[in-house]
Amino acid sequence: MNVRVRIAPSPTGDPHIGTAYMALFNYAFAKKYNGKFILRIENTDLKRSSLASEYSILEYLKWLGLSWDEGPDIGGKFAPYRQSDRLQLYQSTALQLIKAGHAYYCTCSEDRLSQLRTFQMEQKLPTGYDQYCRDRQHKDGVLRMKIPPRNLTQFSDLLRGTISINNNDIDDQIILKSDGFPTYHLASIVDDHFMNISHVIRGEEWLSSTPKHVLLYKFLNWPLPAFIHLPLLRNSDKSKISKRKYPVSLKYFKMIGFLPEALLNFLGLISFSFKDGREVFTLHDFIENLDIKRISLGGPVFDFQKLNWLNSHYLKKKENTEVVKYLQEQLFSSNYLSQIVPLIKERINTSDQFLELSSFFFQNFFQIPINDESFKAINKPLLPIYESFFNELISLDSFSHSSIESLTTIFIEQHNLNRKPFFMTLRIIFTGKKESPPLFQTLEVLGRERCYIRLKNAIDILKD
RNA sequence: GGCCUCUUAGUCUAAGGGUUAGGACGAUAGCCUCUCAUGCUAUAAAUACGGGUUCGAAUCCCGUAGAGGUCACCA
Repeated sequence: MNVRVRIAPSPTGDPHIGTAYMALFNYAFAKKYNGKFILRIENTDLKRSSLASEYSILEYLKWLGLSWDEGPDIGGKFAPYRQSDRLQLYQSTALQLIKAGHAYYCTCSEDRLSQLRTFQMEQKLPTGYDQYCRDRQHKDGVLRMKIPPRNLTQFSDLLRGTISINNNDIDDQIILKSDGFPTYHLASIVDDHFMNISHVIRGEEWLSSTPKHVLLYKFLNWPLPAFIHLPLLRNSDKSKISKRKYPVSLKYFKMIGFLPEALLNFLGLISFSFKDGREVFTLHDFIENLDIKRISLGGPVFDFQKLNWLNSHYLKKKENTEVVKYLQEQLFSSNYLSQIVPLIKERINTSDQFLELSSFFFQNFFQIPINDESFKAINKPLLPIYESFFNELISLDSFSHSSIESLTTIFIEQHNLNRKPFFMTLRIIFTGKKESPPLFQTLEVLGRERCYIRLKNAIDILKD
């Protein structure tokens, strides 16, 4: 069999640890069976997608060493690999569905739909579209799939066996939006079909919409790929891993100093086990030993302690010169140092004093003096105000000292805050100290990612 | 709430019906050592519950409970 697998990240934010996890299994599966690993960008949500996000997803997958055989940057036989460049394909497929009577236009307003949903929730009825437009022969609007009533839809998940669901429990899902863009359901099956995808290996979150996809394949008379739904990475409370509870950005993992080989080893270890019980392995070992049947189905909690242990293991094994290089890249890059130096050189007499004044630039997990008044200023009633400031700060378009300053100034006026103590509180959070170089320039040099880590720590402490 | 999926120590997992239920992280203790870390050794710690099937069940079946996912003009 000609194995072709893909990951299909949506470029709507930072590169996600879950994407790396899915990428690893897809990549290894492809390599194991001499197949192809394809990267496809699912940017059918115009509002949320960005090219910057796409670039950083590619960058961080490369950092991990998971390279693809076909993708938006390198092209391939089935190009293009960006969904926004494939609109005609979705539209012609949609037309085909309409002609065959498997889809219909719907003109229901958002108002009507949300009222319907509210009503259904209140009455504890199953939520879903009431098929109001199903037989009204509209010629425009959004396009919905017409689910055949009363049948049973079945498919096989390679890990879970046969899954069957009553069609009455499947919603008449929208497949073409009013802007002419497809939703995920249409776009992914069209692409998977035309890109000859043999195995769809994706997260368990998709399991419950797979019947819709299966139905679409049937409507179009297309052969079904094999489905493999991997268990989801979890927060320590077992919910799906999320940035509210855990750092999930690959940027974070790299910045903290996790090594790609440790991260891959960890992601491979969690939810999968070698037959011989090995827990430390290379990507190459993983490919060789991958056996889809040995994946556990319980959702694994992301265990930082184990990841730390693995990382220390790989660090110890490195040659000293490699560790020197690692530290230079992680901490003492000339790029970073040259940003720090102008802030510190004014304040020191000799090099000897450098580290004392600049240590916070290099440590993400310094001790915050929690008993200091300036930190205590963030009390319970004020916490939401600080949090909204932090959110605005982190999502700033340009993370420059001038835009940070103007944001802060506006914020202080809006909330009628005292300028000086507010600055001191921020200083404590970001540097752990009451003396530092000018705040806004310091934040700019630290950069968005380091600031985010510090904020998260501070908030965690405050919420304890 | 409907539907779907899942369930072995705190966490990740092993055990093709027959094991004193194994390993790893973490925890605790000891050894090594100028300290700390590493390393080594040891200890505690689990089959969600209830029924069946069977000579025999973590493993197969049913029920219950719990957890998760999903129910958008997001993916």
